[in-house]
Order: sequence, then structure tokens, then C-alpha cells
Amino acid sequence: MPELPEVQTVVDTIAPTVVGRPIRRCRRSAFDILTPAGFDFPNAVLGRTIASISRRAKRIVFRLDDGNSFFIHLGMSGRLTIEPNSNPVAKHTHAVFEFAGEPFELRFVDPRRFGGIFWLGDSGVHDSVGPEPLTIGVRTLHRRLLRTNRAIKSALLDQKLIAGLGNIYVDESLFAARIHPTRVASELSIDEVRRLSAAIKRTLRRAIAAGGSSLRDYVDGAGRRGTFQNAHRVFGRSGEPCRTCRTTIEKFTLGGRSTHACPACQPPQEPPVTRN
DNA sequence: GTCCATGTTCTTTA
DNA sequence: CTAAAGAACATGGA
Repeated sequence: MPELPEVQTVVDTIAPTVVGRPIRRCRRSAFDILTPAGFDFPNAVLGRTIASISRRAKRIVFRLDDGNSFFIHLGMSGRLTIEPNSNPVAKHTHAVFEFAGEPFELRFVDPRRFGGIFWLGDSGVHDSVGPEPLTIGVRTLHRRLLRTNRAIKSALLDQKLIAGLGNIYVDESLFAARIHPTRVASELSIDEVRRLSAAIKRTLRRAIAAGGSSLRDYVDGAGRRGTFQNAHRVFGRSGEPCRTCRTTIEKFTLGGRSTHACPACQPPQEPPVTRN
């Protein structure tokens, strides 16, 4: 469910409330969402103060005052919200963090359990995660795309190639860059990679500003829905007219994922260079 | 009952 | 061996 903009929004909405607070108690921590299984949780966090909260890829990283850190991944259906202690505990609540003397607590709910809590220790090293899309350079992106012959959409979904993009923002970014999702990654021209890099950054920034996309049940740390779904150009708009050229938005399966594109704005082959 | 879902990882195939 | 495709994971909504 949550991609970079949603995860960033969760970070932004919980940080002011929980940073600097000592964790007094942890309740209802489901065992099967901890990696490595049953790492010293909750002992590793009890009594520790949250020094900072940040985002890396789609991960919400908690740095503790003892130098250790862990992260929460929301998977497909995860929620991380600040709620009054007195609120009824929702079904599929896996972890509740209580803070000394505070009437609110942080709750991790994830019905499908694709998410989890992962221990990083004192290294803070994130492996199997590529460069951040908001800061990646054109040259770096180009070099990494040259290494694979997969469809550009599949390449952009590969978190090791570039981190943080998911099904929504890949489709939206490719539309903004006027590149068809089935194009071979290694065959994009440098000009197309330039457009793609700019389109990714622009799309993500706008989505963050809108609080992310709430298609189904995504909410931020305060329980509020995002509004970027209203600005989608292709995702979830199959059968509707393209907002640029009125051509019907197509939907098909690529790499096992539903894929949306405008066949006119995003030609399946790179348009030939016109000369005069 | 069926199909689909904003993600990731493991297995199978080529 | 590697790259790429496919299956699996678990739950709920249409």
C-alpha cells in the first residue's frame, strides 16, 4: 500500500509527537512480524528514547538514544498511527509503543502481515536498497538502467535499482516522462532518462505535498487520508480519457502488476528523431 | 464462490 | 553461473 510519499508522510506526521520521548512500554507485539525472529524485542527498545525518525526507501527508521536503530515496513496494508491510549485496539494490531506519562501511543496495525519490524543494530546499514529517487542523478540512473533488459516498469519497481517507488508512482512517473512501461530499460535514450529522472522527482514531491495517495485505506500518522489519488493521470483511470490527449487509458499486466498508460502519450517505441 | 489489491522474497525457468 | 519470470505470503473488499 504505502510507497515513498505515503511513508514520508507517516514519518512527518509521527515525528513531532514521538521524537524525544522515552518508550515506557510495548504491548501486543506479534512475534511473527519481528526480524530477525524475536530479536531482543521489546527489551531492546524499552526505556530508550527515540532520538530521530527518518525514511529510507519505504522504511520508517527509528534511531534510539543508545545508537541502535530499527525500522518498520508497512508492507501492503500497514498503518502506523498516533492514538489516544483509551482508543479501542483495532484488529491486527501488532505493536503498541507507550510513552512515559503520555496519553497517546504509537500503534502498528497490519492485517496482511507483509510488513514488519526489523532490527538494524548500531550499524544503521540498509542493505538490498538502492539510491533514493529524490536525489539520484541522471548519470547514476542511466548507468543502472543500462544493466538490465527488463521492461522499464519492472526495473523501476526493483528496490535495489532505485528505492521507494511502487506500482502507483512508477505508472505516474512513466506517464509524466512520456515513456511506455514496456520499453526496455537499457534502450532508453539519455534524453528519456533525463525526462524520467525529472518526472520521478516531480511526481514524488507533488505526492508528498498532497499527503500521499489514499486509494483504499492508507492514512497518515494522524489517521488522515492523502489526496494525491485525485491528481493521478493514469493509475486507476483505465477506460477513462487521458487528461492530456483524451485517448483511452489502457490497463494491462506487466511483471505480474496491473499497469496503466496512455498509448498515445507513451508510445511503445521511442519516437524517431525528426531531422530538418 | 471469484478476482484483485499501494510489497517483498523465494523458487523456478531459460 | 545469472537474469528474468512466476509463485508465494495473509487478509479483506468488490
